[in-house]
Amino acid sequence: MSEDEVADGAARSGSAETGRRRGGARAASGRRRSSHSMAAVVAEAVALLDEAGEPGLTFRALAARLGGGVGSIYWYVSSKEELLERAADHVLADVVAQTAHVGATEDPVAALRELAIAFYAATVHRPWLGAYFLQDTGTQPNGLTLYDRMGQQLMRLDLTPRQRFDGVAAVMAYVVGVAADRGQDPPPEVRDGRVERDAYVATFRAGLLALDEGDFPFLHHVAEEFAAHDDAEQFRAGLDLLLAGIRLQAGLPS
Amino acid sequence: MSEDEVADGAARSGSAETGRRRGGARAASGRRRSSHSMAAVVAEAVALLDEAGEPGLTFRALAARLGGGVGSIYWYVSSKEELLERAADHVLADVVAQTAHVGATEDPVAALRELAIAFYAATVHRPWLGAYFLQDTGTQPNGLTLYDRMGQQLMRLDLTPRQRFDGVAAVMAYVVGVAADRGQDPPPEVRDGRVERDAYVATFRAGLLALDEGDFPFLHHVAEEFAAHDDAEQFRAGLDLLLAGIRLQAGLPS
DNA sequence: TCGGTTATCGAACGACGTTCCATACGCTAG
DNA sequence: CTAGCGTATGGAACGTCGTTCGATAACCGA
Repeated sequence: MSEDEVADGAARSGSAETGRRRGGARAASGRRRSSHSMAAVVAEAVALLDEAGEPGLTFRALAARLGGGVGSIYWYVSSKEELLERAADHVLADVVAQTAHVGATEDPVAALRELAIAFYAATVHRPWLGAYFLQDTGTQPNGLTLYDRMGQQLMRLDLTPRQRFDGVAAVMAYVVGVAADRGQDPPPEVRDGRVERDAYVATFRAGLLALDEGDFPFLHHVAEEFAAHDDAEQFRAGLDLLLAGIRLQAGLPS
Repeated sequence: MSEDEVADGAARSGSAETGRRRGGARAASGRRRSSHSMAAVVAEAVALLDEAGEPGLTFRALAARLGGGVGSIYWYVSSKEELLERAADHVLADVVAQTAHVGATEDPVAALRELAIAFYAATVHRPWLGAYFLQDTGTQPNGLTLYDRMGQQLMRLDLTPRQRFDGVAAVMAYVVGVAADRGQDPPPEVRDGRVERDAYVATFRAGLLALDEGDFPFLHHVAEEFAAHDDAEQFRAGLDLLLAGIRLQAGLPS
């Protein structure tokens, strides 16, 4: 849901960025060639990534979806790396747009929490996003915007610049790390069928308990939690630990 | 250093896992074919990954390094995914071995800190490790061991099982996230030449300051820290925020 | 010595990212 | 209307990758 195309501007490297017509339903008469656009290319790339993960994004598959040839895509992006960059920035633009309101009146830490949760929500069904960020952070415009937004909250707290820098970096790293962990969790078959979900967690719990308790006392200890936990809830729990540390550092109560 | 083969057992899919001779310097006379071993395959795979990253690990390159053919590797591993799994587990075995002593007498939180730092140290020069963990955590033996070790420390604190579970998950996610962020940071040319390091950070700082201060007030605010920060130090700063949150939750002082 | 298990080798296949060039489209000048 | 040019498209072709396969060498107990 929410597939719109916010902020396609923010022009990057000088080459393309034109191709901006697309003409809606101009598909009449004797058109022999199809017509693309940067927006369409990026949108379809995101759709492909969402459906089949990073290995699912293929120039040939993307070309087929756009109804054209492979070479055409290279008019808009110069490599697969840039395609991934634009796709990541595209969904980040949504996060930036949806969090435009935070930070004005609230508690700065609560605002930071809200930003982190919005970022997490964007990555939760997109393992490829987390995977991408761990190798190329902060170079794209909307990534920088999000980073800065978080930092602005910490500027309202009584901290040194260094503490603010470390705090934002920690929150970002945590979100990316969580986004990474989950995603491939349901092996392959639980993705669609809903009924097998319970069977899967039961199997997983059993596998945990099958380990030698002497070797893995903790895993036995938390086997029940492991089987029953909610990912989003656990994300928030860890985030609150981090934020509690920041509150403490800033001399705030509770 | 430390190339031993800890926990090579834990037999996975039923096929290989033998091939355990290697015979040292039996290279004499009329040997027409070379002889490999699981340990050699995994060790060379790690070396290849360390030298050229994940794209550098190629069945053909690995075969050339082992002095054999491509097909031979498939006798030991059934896919590249399994090869990565074994490589990751191999370096994790070192972490497990080097942290065997922690946890007995110290403060549990300090012990957890030590475990996290050891894990971080193993990933700091291996971007591929962080990248791997974000898509497949906790399924390999040494990964589970490390996870359990961390949990054992929290079992010594006054927390609910759920809080312990969330705490370990948070620390793991944070480490993976940090390991992810850094790694590709020095673009391509700073990896070898030492002199250009200062020039690179200066350029980076300049790029930060070139942004509009109205749009990115925080990035301007921390531009100096950005240019001068030490990765390991920043990792510890964020980790301490997280641990402070855990301490607070457990009712511990400071 | 011999048969069967264990292990190695490299050709071959299909899919991928990328390059290249021919060609069609949309516009403006004449 | 048309000639021409820059913009954009299409798909064949190249080299590399992961993976499969069958031939074959090495090893080993009888």
